[in-house]
Amino acid sequence: MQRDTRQRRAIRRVFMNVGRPLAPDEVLEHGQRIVPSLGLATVYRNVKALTDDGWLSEVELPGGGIRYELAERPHHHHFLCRSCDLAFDVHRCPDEIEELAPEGFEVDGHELILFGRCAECR
Amino acid sequence: MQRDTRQRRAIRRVFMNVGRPLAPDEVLEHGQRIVPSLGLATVYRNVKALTDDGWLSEVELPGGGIRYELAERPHHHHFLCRSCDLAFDVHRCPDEIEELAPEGFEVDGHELILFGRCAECR
DNA sequence: GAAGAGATGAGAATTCATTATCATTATAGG
DNA sequence: CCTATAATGATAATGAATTCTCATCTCTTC
Repeated sequence: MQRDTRQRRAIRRVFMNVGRPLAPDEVLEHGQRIVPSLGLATVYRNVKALTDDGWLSEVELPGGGIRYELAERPHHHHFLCRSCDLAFDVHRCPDEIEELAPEGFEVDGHELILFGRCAECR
Repeated sequence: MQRDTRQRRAIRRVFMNVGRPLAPDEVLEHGQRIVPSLGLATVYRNVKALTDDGWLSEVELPGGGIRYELAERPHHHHFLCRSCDLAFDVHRCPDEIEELAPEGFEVDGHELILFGRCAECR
């Protein structure tokens, strides 16, 4: 059976509060403000479990590992700050995007990433 | 000084022939058809040198390492096949894309990736 | 509030891409 | 053709992200 631990609650809370894709080490950092003893292995275990449960989904952006965000959110894309390397959500999306593929290709999804400097870093 | 070796010529030819982004191991595989003794270290060295020269540019797509493509090509995007994991070029691009960022963010580039199955894999 | 079993935390182990090492080979220039 | 030296290739080393191990802890249930 699956237990409702302090650590897992903290990790869920982090994602609900932050509202942008997080890398495991970011989850650790934010999570330790709630449960200071939180360890990195626990973050990996729970992030994986929550992803398997469908509560989180994986986001792959340039610049290293996989990040995670709340699943079942409205369609959106991402902005990646070249300065602080944080990822932010972009809630608008051009709609004819999937028409752009070459002839004969079957498109089932797309990802759009904007690069630049976030409001904070400017 | 920089020498014009068989290996480097082979690697350049691979990129010119294939016309899509290649990961180092793909470069190795194609290059060995021209110079069978070609080694992986040489691929990494030359790909890096050609990138420093501005002849290649880096492409970061989901699913692992960096791929490379000919630099100085017209603006384009990529299609990533979920089945064979090859990357293809997409030559069309919606033009109002960079207007989508949140208020206060400064956009200096974008990447658009389509996912699906390529003509070959269907 | 005891006991059983899942979860945790710290660090070791693993994986995989990339880089460094170094003896050998091949190129450019004379 | 010769020489100096850049480049190569095989393999070891590195680095970073992720997973594993295991003793300990803490939920859950009775």
